[in-house]
Amino acid sequence: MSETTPASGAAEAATEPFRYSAALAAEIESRWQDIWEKEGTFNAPNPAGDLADPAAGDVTAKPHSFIMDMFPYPSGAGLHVGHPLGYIATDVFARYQRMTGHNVLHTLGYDAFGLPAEQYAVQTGTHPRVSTDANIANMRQQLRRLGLGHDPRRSISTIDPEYYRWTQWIFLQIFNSWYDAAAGKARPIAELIAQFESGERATPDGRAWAELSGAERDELLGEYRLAYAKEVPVNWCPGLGTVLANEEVTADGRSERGNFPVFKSNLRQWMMRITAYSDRLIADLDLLDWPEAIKLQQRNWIGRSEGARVDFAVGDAEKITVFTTRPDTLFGATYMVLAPEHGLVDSIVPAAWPEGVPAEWTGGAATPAEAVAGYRAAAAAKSDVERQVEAKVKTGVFTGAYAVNPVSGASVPVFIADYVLMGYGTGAIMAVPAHDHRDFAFARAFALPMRCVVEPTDGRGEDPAAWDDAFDTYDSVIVNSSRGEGSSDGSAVDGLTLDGLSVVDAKARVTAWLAERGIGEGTVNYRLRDWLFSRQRYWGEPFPIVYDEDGVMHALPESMLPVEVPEVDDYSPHTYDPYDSASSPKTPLSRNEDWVNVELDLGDGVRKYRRETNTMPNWAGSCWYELRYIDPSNGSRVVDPANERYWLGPTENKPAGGADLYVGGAEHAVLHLLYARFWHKVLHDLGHVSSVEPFHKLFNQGMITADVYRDERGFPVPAAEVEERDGKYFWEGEPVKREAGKMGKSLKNAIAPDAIADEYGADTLRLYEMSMGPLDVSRPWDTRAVVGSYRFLQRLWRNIVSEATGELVVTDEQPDEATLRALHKAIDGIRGDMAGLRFNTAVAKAIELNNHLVKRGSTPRAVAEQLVLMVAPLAPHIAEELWRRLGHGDSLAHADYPVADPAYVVDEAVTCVVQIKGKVKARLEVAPTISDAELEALALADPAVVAAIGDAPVRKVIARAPKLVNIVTG
RNA sequence: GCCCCGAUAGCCCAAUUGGCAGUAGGCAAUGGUCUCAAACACCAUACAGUGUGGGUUCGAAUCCCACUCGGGGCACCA
Repeated sequence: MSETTPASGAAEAATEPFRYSAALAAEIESRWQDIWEKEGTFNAPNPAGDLADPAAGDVTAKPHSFIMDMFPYPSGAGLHVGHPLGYIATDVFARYQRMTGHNVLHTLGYDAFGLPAEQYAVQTGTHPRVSTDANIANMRQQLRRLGLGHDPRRSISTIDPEYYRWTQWIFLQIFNSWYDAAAGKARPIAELIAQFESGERATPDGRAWAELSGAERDELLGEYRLAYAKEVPVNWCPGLGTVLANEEVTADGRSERGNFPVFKSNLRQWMMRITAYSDRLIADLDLLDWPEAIKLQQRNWIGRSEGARVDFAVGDAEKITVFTTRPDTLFGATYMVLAPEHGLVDSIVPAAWPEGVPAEWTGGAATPAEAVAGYRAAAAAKSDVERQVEAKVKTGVFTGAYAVNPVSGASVPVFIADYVLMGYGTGAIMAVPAHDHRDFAFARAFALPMRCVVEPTDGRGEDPAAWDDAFDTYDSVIVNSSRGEGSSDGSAVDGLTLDGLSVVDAKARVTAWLAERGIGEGTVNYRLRDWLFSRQRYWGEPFPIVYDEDGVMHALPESMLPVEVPEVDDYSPHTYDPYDSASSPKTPLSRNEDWVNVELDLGDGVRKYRRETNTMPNWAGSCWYELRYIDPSNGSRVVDPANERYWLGPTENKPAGGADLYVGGAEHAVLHLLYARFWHKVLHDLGHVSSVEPFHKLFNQGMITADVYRDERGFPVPAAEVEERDGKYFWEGEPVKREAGKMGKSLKNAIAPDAIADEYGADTLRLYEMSMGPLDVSRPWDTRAVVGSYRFLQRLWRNIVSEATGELVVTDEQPDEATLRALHKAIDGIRGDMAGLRFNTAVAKAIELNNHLVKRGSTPRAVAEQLVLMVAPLAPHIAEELWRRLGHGDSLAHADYPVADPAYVVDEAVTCVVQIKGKVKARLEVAPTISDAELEALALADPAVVAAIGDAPVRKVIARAPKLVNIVTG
């Protein structure tokens, strides 16, 4: 039987034994991957250290190009075709850069600590180290098949103790620093201690430094250190069993990973003083070549707002300080609100309600103290989720106290309400209901007075009682805002007039007035909070911190690094019922008593210590990996300064320094990218790196989406098994609905790169992914369309190699003029596209040239060689193979990229269109160098044009040489 | 609610700074060549007037305004 029905593949092989088939592609690809690996083709020499290459000469004379992909987690699920999109793009660019004379550093490491790795390990019941190592090996294998030109010597992993010793070392640098606001930079903490010791800087209570106990010094220095442990309100997530950073909590109060509820809880945790860098993190964005959308997100996240602090007196002794961005509306402040947990509440609450208090202000309580306690209890019991849901309804309660508006002198009631947050500004506001939507809603709910102080420009009138909502435009003038003997320049004693001033001018006037009297000042506030840096996990970097028997904190010396992740019996996290807000975190590392309790000599003899049992968040390892790529095996320094300067140092084109290209998804806009910039700046301040920023050019690649098919219940069904009939879709006979979605396991529509490589080869996959569309937009995967890229490679192969004999079929003839023009136009265009990361159009131009050769019927060797070199970054395996068959002994990885001859880039003649009133009436073949005047004369003389104009007078002629003439007739 | 980004053939996408919308490219479609037949491959053909409505201009996919739809970010931040 088998003799009569040969497999189709065998039949094909018999007729076309040297056709570029999947089998041939597989053979070529694995052979070249082995050669690249063996010869170290993509190893990038360093200027100094053990990766310097004396044979490479002076590398600093060569332009550098440091190209990075965002650090991947080694997922246990394996890759789908969406994952390598960015890796292929950076590889294409890196190969192009290599062929244009750059020393290219491109590698890929693994971010292997953290929740995903740990959860996978817990699920599969294997130790995280074992499963993570296996996942890394699997991912390396999958990526190797794609032919990525990485320097394997630099492929670091965050879980390697030789890597995380430097993560811990950087932590110690940050811990041992403080931010000197006067100098505008971080300085070693020792210099601050010296100031306290000498008395140059006073301690808070005036005692001498020597008189403070160890714990007191700890506490004082904790107010300055850039990394500090403190009891603060944090995001506690019982479902994950850990605390989370603000950036890891979604707007509706759930964990970004796992979608568990998050509760506010007061816990002692490690924090990073990223807020000290708020201004620099905003200002230096201007130096970066990043997408505007990402810069905007960072600016919004940091949330700088300029305004003023204003004191309101309460009774004789107390005062409430508020932050406002609208001091110009101070005359309109008719009540105040404190956050429920504000520290001043207890001291201003009177014993009894003042006379005439409306019933709805008291919450039904007999005394102010009772009302406050009741409201606080109710607010504390609410989860963030509930607060969000109820946000539209304003709640609060009167404290019984009145404050004095410092400009109008009015007595204003003081409330507590949960719409004022303790964590922002001063935790207290002046409420201007006429000009703030939130205050307006609250005032309506509690029947509070309103005063219009900004003239409405929409005709609503100046009586807020008639309004539906606040009027909050900046673009108007101030009214009803005068006190005392207000003169127009505001100089009269105690007099103040804002009337008639613009908002901007009024802000300046009132701020100056307040400052003169010492009851206010201009100030800046930020939305950004300090970064919560500790987690209650097993699979993370331990802190290099111990506590002595008095509870005093000690940083371990460098010589004791790394502090290795200890073995424990149970590495799973302590998780709780997701809604158990009363639970509290427990650290897995505390289970190993032998590890926790140690005897160390930290300079004053061997003593007993307890280790810190929190671990660092998974962001820690990715905050500085660009530095280690540069000098991966340096045992004595985090990175050799000579190497850092060469690869990252500031240059004319990148004023802040940083990697030349960083490609990754937009989802890291405020997490990783903000943290990494912060660490880099600290290291810069302390003199460890010359660059100010880690990543100069950022590029966000789009997502590869895929069709998702859902059954009637809305559950995804396996996309591969769906059938299409008459534009409708069926799975197992049942109708299903199609929609666009992310590619992934959970939506049952993942396609593995290996499957595509099996069917067509890796070069086809690379080419297809690059030609799907612009790199920065998301687009749907279409398996049926992959064959188009495959056909192109087959045609390219056939233009150079005989499918029947495997012999070269290129000719030694001189290329004709038309072919030369096609070639040089392609070179010119593709070079521009490569440099601009427009790989989709680069592919199109290569196909166009190849199609020209197909039509021509034969391929001159000179054209074949240039075409192969041009295609090499996109489809490197087939290009290397053709290059070798064309008679070249060396890899083309470092060959020179073709350069266009300008003489052939322009056409000999171009078609000029002649329009009459915008309608095309004639075409002229003209030289590209023709002048406007010549062209105009030529056009007006053209018989078709003359006929079209007829008797109509020519009013105007617009000539745009060499492509267009437009004649306007009257 | 506020702020960003986008919309071009059946589909994915081009269009050098306002200048012929596709001899940019690909998929799918239709017809043909090859084949006993099919697959592969090859050759050829057709297909939109740029989301909607205004405006600026000699001329708009491109610039401006409004709206619709889709994607993303923020969300009681004073």
